[in-house]
Amino acid sequence: MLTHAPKGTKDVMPDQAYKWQYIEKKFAEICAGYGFQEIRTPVFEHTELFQRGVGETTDIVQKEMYTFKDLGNRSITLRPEGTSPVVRAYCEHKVYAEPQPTKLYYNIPCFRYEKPQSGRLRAFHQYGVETFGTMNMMADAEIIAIGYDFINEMGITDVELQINSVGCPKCRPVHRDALKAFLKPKYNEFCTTCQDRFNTNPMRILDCKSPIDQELVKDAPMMLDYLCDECKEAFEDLKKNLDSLGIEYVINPKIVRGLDYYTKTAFEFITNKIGAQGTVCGGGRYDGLVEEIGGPSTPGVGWGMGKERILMTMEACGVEIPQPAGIDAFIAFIGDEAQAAALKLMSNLRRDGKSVQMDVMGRNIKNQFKLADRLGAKKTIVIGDNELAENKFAVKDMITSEQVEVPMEEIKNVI
RNA sequence: GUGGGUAUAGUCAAGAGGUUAAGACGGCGGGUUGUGGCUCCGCUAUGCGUGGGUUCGAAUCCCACUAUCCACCCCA
Repeated sequence: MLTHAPKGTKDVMPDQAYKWQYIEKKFAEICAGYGFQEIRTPVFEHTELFQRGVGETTDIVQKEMYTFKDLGNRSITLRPEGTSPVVRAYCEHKVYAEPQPTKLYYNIPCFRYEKPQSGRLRAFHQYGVETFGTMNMMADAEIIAIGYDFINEMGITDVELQINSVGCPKCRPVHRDALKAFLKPKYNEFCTTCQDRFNTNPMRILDCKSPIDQELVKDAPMMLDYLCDECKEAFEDLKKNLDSLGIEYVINPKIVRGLDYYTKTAFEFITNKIGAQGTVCGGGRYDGLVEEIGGPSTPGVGWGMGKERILMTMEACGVEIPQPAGIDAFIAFIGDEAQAAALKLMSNLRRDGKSVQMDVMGRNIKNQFKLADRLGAKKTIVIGDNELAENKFAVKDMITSEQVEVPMEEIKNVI
């Protein structure tokens, strides 16, 4: 137990960490190009933030939160998602008083108490972007575009962008009533999970994997047919903007978002290469959320993207992430006097910004070379009695195997 | 929460009741005393997830537990 990470968590070891560094760097670069600025919020928040933000009825709030009382008897929750905390910070720091829109990105760990499976962890990591302050569908298109560009930049080729509109508080209830009226006569024919869904989230029934249920809902009323004029126009604008950007998409009228705060635009980037949890990036518009959290009525749009899932998809696509380069030089030494000289040389070279290593295991010269090879050393410097006596170093080029003697004071010119 | 699969060295992996648990990779060392990547040799699990049970005898059969993987649900 002591030597096991908790269920649903994973260590990112050095042989993987360089991949994380790679995508993190790329993501930050793309965000900079798009004018999104980084925001960092705490790992935990007041529980109520998520109850209000994500929604009391959602699975996340009802059964997946890491919630505990702190020593001051406050109810604290490890963040299960990134948007609510950003909205909280946006309100707290009165960012709405600054020129809009506000464009933010983040790179965070999130926590949800779920049963782990492929592409799903209890402690996972996600990128997110959010744009506040504009109803213009250019913002939605830009949000989608930044995800699209990042996914492409990562070399991922088989992801499909699906878009939908989930309507707004004006038109969604109309559709919901129509849908329930349509489904009610068939209630007993649905699978048991769909019977539950009938009460909690009837739109999900449209997406049920059971072929029987699929048949039952074939002619069900679709949200897209019930959009009010404003939502309909917004959806048309979104499609137009995506077309202008040359972003391919398919309309999937069954896309539902699991968090209560979404309005109008909903979208997912989906792959089938990493198992059942194929949503690599998902998001949408949330025009009521800022107000719900206690700020002034302010529209917003954004997405979250699972870093583990991105990495898995890259792997599945055979993307090769450049490995860290080898070291500039390895210093091999023979004897105590040489050790002192080697130590000093290594220190000097390191201060010059070179990556240099030497053996600390007492290996003989042969195995020091072996180590140098494994470390990917470009050059190996040899120091022994001969070199000490003649005031020079032997320097071997590990690629060409050529060895030359270099006066000690000139060593910096060849490394 | 429900269902299914799997658990043998650092890693991959043979083994399917019977003397000292294959092999490969990796690691460490060596091939005459100061030179790697190739090759050759040696070493590297008193123990087969944990706890019970069956048996003269179990890594191999049975039970429980735990871990892990996958799927449902849901989501990133």
